[in-house]
Amino acid sequence: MAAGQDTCSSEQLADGAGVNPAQVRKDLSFIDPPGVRGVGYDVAELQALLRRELGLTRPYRVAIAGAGNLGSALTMYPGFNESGFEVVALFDTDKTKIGTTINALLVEPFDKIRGIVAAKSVSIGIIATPAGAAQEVADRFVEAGVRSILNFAPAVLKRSSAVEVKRVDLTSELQILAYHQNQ
Amino acid sequence: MAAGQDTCSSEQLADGAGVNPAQVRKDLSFIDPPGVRGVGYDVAELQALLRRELGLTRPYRVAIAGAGNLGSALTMYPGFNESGFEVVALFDTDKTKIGTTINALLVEPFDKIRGIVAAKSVSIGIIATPAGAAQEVADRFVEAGVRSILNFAPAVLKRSSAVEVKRVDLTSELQILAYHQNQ
DNA sequence: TAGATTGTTAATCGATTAACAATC
DNA sequence: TAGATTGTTAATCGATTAACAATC
Repeated sequence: MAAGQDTCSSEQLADGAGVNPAQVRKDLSFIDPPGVRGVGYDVAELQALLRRELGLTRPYRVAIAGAGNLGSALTMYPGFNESGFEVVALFDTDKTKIGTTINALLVEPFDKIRGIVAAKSVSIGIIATPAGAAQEVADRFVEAGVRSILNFAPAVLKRSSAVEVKRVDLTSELQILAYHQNQ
Repeated sequence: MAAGQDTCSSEQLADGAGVNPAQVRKDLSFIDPPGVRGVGYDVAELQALLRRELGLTRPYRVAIAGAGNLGSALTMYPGFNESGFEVVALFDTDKTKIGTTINALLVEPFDKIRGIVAAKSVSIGIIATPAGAAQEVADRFVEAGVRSILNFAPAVLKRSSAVEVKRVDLTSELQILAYHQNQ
């Protein structure tokens, strides 16, 4: 789609996404898309519809456990706020970190997870702790009522049916790249 | 597979991975697996074979651009070394960071990327810079001869056929979790 | 109208799984 | 031998894509 263009064909969308145009039309057909034959899709309408369908029209509150380098990086990550994810709490065990602020956010101890998650209606917990602390943090997040957990720690968490856990495995990413170097 | 067990059935492997046992056997059949009918797979042999097949028996040298919180976290990430990925270079533009060390690694300026990547046989570059610097770093990595790039910056990079680029999109991870909260 | 592009069907393709002979 | 489990085939399932009537 050229800049300034307010309509976009399935072929243009497909080019951008690196997929087949028929795929785009088929997928969009599930959500009653704003397509017009001979013309294409209204970009603004399509974007709004997709945001609605994907549940991205309301903000989600996020808590981060682990105020080390990774936790700090995530706390300050500008992309989250831009996409409607508000980091509203930050936890650590380190007494020298508790009470300090990172990106204007106060670092709180783990035993406040329960209270703060409930009070601030946090629905997503991010684990950015060392592997050894991951399960404890996950348990606290679960009992506090988060709906989803994003786990950066290199640890496999016990599955809880109450919560969806997604792992970001940085080593796997490198392994996949390494594998392709040999193909 | 119980601890201490040195053999493992496709059913046990499937349980661990959350897939179908037939899937495990089918997939393994592509690599002449060390399976014995009525017994199962020798775990040590299977692990060694998979490591060989996946090209994970030799170390890969990694350079990280961006010595902020994310770059620091990645530099110190213990999982990389444990899996045979050696972080051997760290770059930044910030003059107050250049010359300092993080995890015993000297922070170097961007214009040394070319020389150091070549000298240290780096094959994987990690971009942990703000979005604005990502393309420049990617170009330098490519001209320096890296084979693969892992991009953490919220930026879409120009595709270069010489290099495989993989993006870790932290916002997407949260969006996927958010979507499932509504299903 | 002629040209363009959607929405949808039907065909194709590939991935998953059930089933079972082979065999330890 | 009897029981277990692989390796592989054939069947199933679902996802992708080509094709085209509908229609702007």
